[in-house]
Amino acid sequence: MSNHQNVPKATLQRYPVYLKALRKLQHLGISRIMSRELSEFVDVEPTTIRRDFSFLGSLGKQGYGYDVGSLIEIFDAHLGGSFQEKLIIVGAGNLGRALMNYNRWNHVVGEIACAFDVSADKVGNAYEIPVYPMSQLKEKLPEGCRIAILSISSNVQETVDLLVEVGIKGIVDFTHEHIQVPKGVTVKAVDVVSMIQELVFETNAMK
Amino acid sequence: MSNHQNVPKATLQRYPVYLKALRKLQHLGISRIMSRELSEFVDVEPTTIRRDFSFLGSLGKQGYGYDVGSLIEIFDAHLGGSFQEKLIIVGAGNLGRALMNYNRWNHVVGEIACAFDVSADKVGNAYEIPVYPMSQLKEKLPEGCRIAILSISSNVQETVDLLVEVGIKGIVDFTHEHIQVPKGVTVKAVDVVSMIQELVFETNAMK
DNA sequence: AATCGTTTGTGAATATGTTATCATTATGTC
DNA sequence: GACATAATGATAACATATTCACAAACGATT
Repeated sequence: MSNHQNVPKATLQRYPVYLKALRKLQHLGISRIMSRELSEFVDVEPTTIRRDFSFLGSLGKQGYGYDVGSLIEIFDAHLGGSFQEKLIIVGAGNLGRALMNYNRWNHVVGEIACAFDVSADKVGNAYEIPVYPMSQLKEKLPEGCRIAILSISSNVQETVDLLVEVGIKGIVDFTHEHIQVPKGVTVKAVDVVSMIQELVFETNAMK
Repeated sequence: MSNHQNVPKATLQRYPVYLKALRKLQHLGISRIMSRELSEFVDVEPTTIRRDFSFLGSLGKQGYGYDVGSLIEIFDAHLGGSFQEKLIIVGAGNLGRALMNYNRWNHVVGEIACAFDVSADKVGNAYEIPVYPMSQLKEKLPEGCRIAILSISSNVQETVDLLVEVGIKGIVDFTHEHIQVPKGVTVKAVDVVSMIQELVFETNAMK
């Protein structure tokens, strides 16, 4: 149990999907579920679901299924619901502010501690989150902060290097550019354009 | 060439990454590249790159490498750069408006034709893009529109069903909820929280 | 024009990820 | 309390994806 090292990438990508689906089920008043039922819900084969779950321990009971509540707790624990991550937003433009306004963060995956921006007129407070000038990154970076959300549109690589320098280990990348990081730092690109490109390709294939 | 049907999923997910990297290279004035060089740039093995490329034809020259400009053209063509996709945004709240303000759309992957929202006060124009009431979805949907960007926060599944009904084939999903679609419709979830959850999991594994 | 060095593109080998099968073990019933 | 039922979890078969290894092809050089 909890040897995260060897959880397949593909499995890892499904964990948040399971968690969301389980939340929906709980909301619907369902407290017990079998892999076969869950399968139709998330469109993943029952066997795959069971294998995915098994990496985190023996979560189910034979002849019974899984307890929705327990599953949510376990996934929450592993995916950061319980340990309060301190997140920072880098770039307080349109998108950055939209993200700050998402008041869904607390108790889901941590909280946005503060934001940074180069232009002086963005500095101050936005949606109750302090916005500091980029130059104060080192001083204002919250203790133990590992994850940054990147919502800038210029000087991208430069800023990334800066973030790496102060110890950021994971970047959620909203820029449209290609960025490079050293080993040990993970980038998750959130690019609408890329998503649409994939959709276009697939949709064409079907036609 | 161009039998999209059998391009592996994993490969497809890398295409937008290559395209972005190639654009960066072109910007840096590099007009010729070898798979080995590109490899360090995108952190994908040279052989994998060559195989990925080969699905689209024989794009390179032995003993020489690839021409950056030609590659960009080819990827553009396959990923929707040339055929003008008509996109719609469903939900004109904070996030929807941030997306509309991204004036990067034109000639990258198509254009945002219009947006829809349930609340009357959002209807009108935002950043030069018309916003129609949700009730007029059927009438105002652009001819041939296949892809919708979903940036709503309530009545999610209901809205998805509606979109499927009018013929949408691909959804870029910004909601935090779990949604279900029939076969033939593809959903790409863009969920910051999920991304962070994956990062937390991986970052913990490394520690 | 022939040779050399280099890099692509692909068939074969390996590794990774998914699905089928089944023994095991729990629940619920008589 | 023993038995039938049913769903998990693990092992084995399969499928997909990555990497190796090398022949074919191009540019550069003599």
